Amino acid sequence: MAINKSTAFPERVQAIAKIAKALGHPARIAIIEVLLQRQQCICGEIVEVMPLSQATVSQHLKALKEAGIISGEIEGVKSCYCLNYAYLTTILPGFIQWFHSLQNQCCPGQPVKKTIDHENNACG
Amino acid sequence: MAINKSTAFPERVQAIAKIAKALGHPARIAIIEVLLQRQQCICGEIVEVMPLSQATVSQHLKALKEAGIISGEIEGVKSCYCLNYAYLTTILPGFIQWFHSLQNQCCPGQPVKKTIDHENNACG
DNA sequence: AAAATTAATCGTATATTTGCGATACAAAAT
DNA sequence: ATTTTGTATCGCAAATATACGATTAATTTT
Repeated sequence: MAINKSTAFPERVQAIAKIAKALGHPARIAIIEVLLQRQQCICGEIVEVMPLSQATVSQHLKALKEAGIISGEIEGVKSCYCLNYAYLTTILPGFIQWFHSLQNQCCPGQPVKKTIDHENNACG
Repeated sequence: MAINKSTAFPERVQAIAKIAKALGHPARIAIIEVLLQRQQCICGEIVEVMPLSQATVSQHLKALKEAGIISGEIEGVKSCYCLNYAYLTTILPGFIQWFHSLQNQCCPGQPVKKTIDHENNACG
């Protein structure tokens, strides 16, 4: 990659992609679900239920934190994480709305000949 | 990376992460938005409005296609793409619901001492 | 004071993603 | 039949992401 072209897109588009990217790994989805269930959780508890090493989990936590999705506080030797509700409430509505707009239309009838290689076709 | 641990997570979690990952780049969000506006679109038209080369756009189209989000048909020399409505309607409701569950709770009051390095804190 | 606990970070290996020019291939136009 | 057009794919380079063991630093516990 000569140079990163991500910033060549509108901020709004970048913002959506950024959230999606942060959620683009099963470990991070799993971490979020643990926090949903338990409200808050110390790092070690998350590591326990995860098929990954402490170092790797810590990395995923950092990624979620940098995306603003979770927040963490140090409590003595331990670190307590939780969902960053304040931030989530500001971005989720727009994010969800974008998905609703996806649900509400696509390809009516159109002329078709061959199908392109891969799977998943059938327009309309 | 010694080995890929993604498959060590539940299918449901993997499914969410897979969709998110496919949406995790501004170019792919932009492509989807073009298809939303125009209903269908030949590859060349997409390339025109994108700050990327034809080869790169083609790659992103392939990624979206493999994720099932769009579908493409060859029409003569051209390739016509559109949103894969059939697939989207099967996965989006669950995906959207997952986000709603995120919106509806997080960290009540909790004891807190120091804040961890990065930005984005403030629990509760 | 020493040992144990917890979690962030470093260093490293490997895999994947991103980006592009060049090429290949099919269909359309000449 | 040849040239042009449109796009998928190849090959490559560079950047990022994933994963982990080892280390570090801070705090408790002993």
